[in-house]
Amino acid sequence: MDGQNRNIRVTSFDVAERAGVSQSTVSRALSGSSVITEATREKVLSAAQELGYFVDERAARLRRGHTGTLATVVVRKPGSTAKDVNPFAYTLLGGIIAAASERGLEVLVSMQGEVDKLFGHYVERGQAEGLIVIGTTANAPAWDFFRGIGETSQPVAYWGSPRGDLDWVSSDNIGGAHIAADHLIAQGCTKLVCIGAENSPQRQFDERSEAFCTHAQSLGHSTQLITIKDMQNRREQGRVAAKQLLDSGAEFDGIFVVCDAIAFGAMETLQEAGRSIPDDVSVVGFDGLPAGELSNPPLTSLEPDMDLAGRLLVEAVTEVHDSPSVRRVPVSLVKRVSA
Amino acid sequence: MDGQNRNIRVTSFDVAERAGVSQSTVSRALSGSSVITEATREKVLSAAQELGYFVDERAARLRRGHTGTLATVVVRKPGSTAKDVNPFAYTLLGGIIAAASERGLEVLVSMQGEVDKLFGHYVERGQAEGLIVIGTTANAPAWDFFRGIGETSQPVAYWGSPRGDLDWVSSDNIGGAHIAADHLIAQGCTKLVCIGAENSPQRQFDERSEAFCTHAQSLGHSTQLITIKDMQNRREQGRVAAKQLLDSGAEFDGIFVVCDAIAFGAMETLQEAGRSIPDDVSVVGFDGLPAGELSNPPLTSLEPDMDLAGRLLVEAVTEVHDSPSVRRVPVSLVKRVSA
DNA sequence: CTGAAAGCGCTTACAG
DNA sequence: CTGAAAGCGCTTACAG
Repeated sequence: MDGQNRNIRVTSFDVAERAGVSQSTVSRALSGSSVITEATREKVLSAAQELGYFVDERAARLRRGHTGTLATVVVRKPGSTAKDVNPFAYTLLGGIIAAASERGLEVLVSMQGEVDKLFGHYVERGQAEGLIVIGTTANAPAWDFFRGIGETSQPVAYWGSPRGDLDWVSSDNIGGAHIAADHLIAQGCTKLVCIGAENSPQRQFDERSEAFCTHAQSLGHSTQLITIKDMQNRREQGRVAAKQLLDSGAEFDGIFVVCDAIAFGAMETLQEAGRSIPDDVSVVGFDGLPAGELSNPPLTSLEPDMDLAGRLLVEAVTEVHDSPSVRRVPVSLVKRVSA
Repeated sequence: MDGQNRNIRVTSFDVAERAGVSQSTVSRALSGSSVITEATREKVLSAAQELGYFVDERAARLRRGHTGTLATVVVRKPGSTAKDVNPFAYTLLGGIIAAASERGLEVLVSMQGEVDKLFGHYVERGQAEGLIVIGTTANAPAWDFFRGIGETSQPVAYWGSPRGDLDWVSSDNIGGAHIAADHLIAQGCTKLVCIGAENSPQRQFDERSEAFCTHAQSLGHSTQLITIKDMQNRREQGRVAAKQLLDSGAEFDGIFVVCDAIAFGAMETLQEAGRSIPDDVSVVGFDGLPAGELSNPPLTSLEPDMDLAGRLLVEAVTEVHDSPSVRRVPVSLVKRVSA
């Protein structure tokens, strides 16, 4: 049967011939034009089905002048592989894809890390209506490149750029930090610690840290900030920070760690030093990684609504704005065992 | 500057005019045709750059007759959200994207679950050269749909279909199961158990189970199979299976669990019952999930090479074959604490 | 409501 | 080596 033959593309002309109408009519019938008679639409529909016809989107989009797709690039570290990319980024990607699909948009995904191979001109090439950039903050050159893209080619939306200057959408860091402080205090903790950052290239971490300390202090509690060291591995950052805290000799009974991956490392070191969690010290993380269910003990964390995050990102890139509007994704406490 | 204006698309004619050549020459120069003089190529290149010109891929691909892209659909359960999808699927997706990019292909990703909204005719619509289907086996209707797509529209490659009849590429289940048995035996285990499946809709699990038992027995060791019950949550399946094993009163000192997520649940129940891992019983999983680093204790597992998996999938869909050739992705032991 | 024609922005024979 | 022209498969004014 012709329609089944993969080598011969069936066109709208073939359908027109079979249905006994003009090619324009085929196009209108298939695109759902309201001007077409129901009878002729049915003729066309069944002819199309019999021939196994589908409209060629390259042609349709060229003619229409839009693409019906969104590009999203996941920035990764140079030389990294699929399993190195952060689960958070994957989940966010999933949220973006779901949200795009809700709006009838497709999504073109790339993972970029090598600095000499960065590409972002999807809009100019007629491949997408806009670009969403997410991924690791640990590749500054890549983010610089995409900052440049955003300046000449709109629309672009970002999540989690290193300096935070690009984030059109991000977690509600302040709200989350407040919840963390409130929760720790409600558990009876009085000597609070934040494992986080200050004046760091990681604006998100800065925000969480500052909001936590300010809020806890305003509630009359002492607070100490341990800043994470600059190193590749988040787990290791957590171990080092916990060791520093332990070595300082300071007393503490409640810790807010600005991200789950760091919290995992911190908990290890704390427990190795004989501190029991949550008996001696309560720990709250941030990001709500599913892996937190598995940690020892399971990690209480602040979880952003990832589906909403995807939706806001898609919206940011899909609706026209004069200036970037920062949107905050609400975060909720996932109570597990650590606090 | 005109080239910066986002509302007016700059075309190859504009570049031609600026460079003082014909539009055909622009096209040739930009597509790297070897027939073009170096001098005129440079003229064209700089004109293009000055105008901020990029070729419109819709037009180029329409004319060329190919798309330069691959579609991949991640099947998910109906009603599930971004964070519900298996980390394994995300990592595999990452491997596919990386491999496609290596070959100069882009990838269009969708996540599909709702049975009334399945779509797979990317090739017919001129959107892709081929389709890769991955994701959860827990959505049989979706897999049936994509099986149908594969029958009328080539090329399609699959990973992890429920019945296993569709898998062009999958883990080396047999090799992995052998490694698991050998490792457990090397740890001194003699009373072996497999938490797995037999004649199940999950062919991958069947393969692993059978290969494990056969191999262990051939080495002179007793072996017992606990089959997992049909339920939504893998962790829970593990808990139930471990409980059944415990209740059976049988002695055991080494367990191979056919997937990590099930192993996590099994370990919980085992430990709650007072069995120490790995002292009383060693446990080996399958999949090599990064979350296994966090479990209590960290899970020893068989990890497939996910980048190679992506590469094989891309290759399967990219090269022409007469019949589906099953490819096995090598698996290696990640030794952690549980065994 | 339907058809004939133009045109979206490219690539690629075909001449020269 | 370069240019003029055709054509990829659609959508959409423009007539009727």
